[in-house]
Amino acid sequence: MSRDKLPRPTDAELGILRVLWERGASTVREVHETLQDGSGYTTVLKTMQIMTEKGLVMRDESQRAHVYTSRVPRENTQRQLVTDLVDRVFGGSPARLALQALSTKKTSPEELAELRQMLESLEKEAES
Amino acid sequence: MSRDKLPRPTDAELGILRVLWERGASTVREVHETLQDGSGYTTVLKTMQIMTEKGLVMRDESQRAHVYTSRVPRENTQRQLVTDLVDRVFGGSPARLALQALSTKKTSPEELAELRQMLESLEKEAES
DNA sequence: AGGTGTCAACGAAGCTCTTCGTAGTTGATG
DNA sequence: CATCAACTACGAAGAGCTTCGTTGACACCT
Repeated sequence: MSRDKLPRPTDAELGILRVLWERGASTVREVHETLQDGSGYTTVLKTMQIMTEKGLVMRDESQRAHVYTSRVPRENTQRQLVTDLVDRVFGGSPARLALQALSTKKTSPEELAELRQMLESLEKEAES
Repeated sequence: MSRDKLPRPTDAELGILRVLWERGASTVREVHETLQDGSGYTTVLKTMQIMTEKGLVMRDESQRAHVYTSRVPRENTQRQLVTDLVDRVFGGSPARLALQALSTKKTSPEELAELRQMLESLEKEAES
């Protein structure tokens, strides 16, 4: 029920979602100021209105300046985009994507530790 | 020179590129038959014509049925899409993406071994 | 020569995304 | 109350993507 498959967010929508994830509930003005791309105020407004229709964000209209909140958790969207990419260009193999990702840039020691932990738990799982 | 930044391939374009990567040089008919989506022949043709204009593919017109070849190596496109995703939704951290990817599905022992190797070489690098 | 099947080319239509101008509303201020 | 600033709502335009119908070229077969 109500587990409607949301379509992939567009680029502009992702930019706005990122702001909402970062700042939490925000007005259009706040989002617009945070995004330092060249887009105009009404452009951001319009996009956020459309996102409301799509169900990507929620709007609280009790204040004069409506307050928007993301309805899609960051993690979910990340997962959605990752599995999408895995299916479309990595032949369904998440590990291939992971290898590609790691080969691009540098990774902090903390992240390396996390990766090692992840890897070891996967290895343990594979033994059964 | 000539390192023109190609735009991100669209979904339909990616589908076609996948076929060309897999099969190598192919005619429109072959691509169309391989793609088992519902799209019509002329649709595929048109898209491949546009891809030619964009420089995504090359066309050999010496035969009646033109033969198309990808001009963008699979690896490059994968790298492009991965760094794009990392920047747009993982705050520039490839490791975050890798973790997300690995947490989604299962990974074969061979891939686990590759990952371990990758990880160890990264760890070694980090010590300097 | 006529008919048939395969092919590229073209153009148009429909759709989505993005952009922004304009208008109307509301609240605060002098 | 008139004005000004901040805000939403609306509509339309422009671009890119996807789709496909139609046309014309060409080759092969009878």
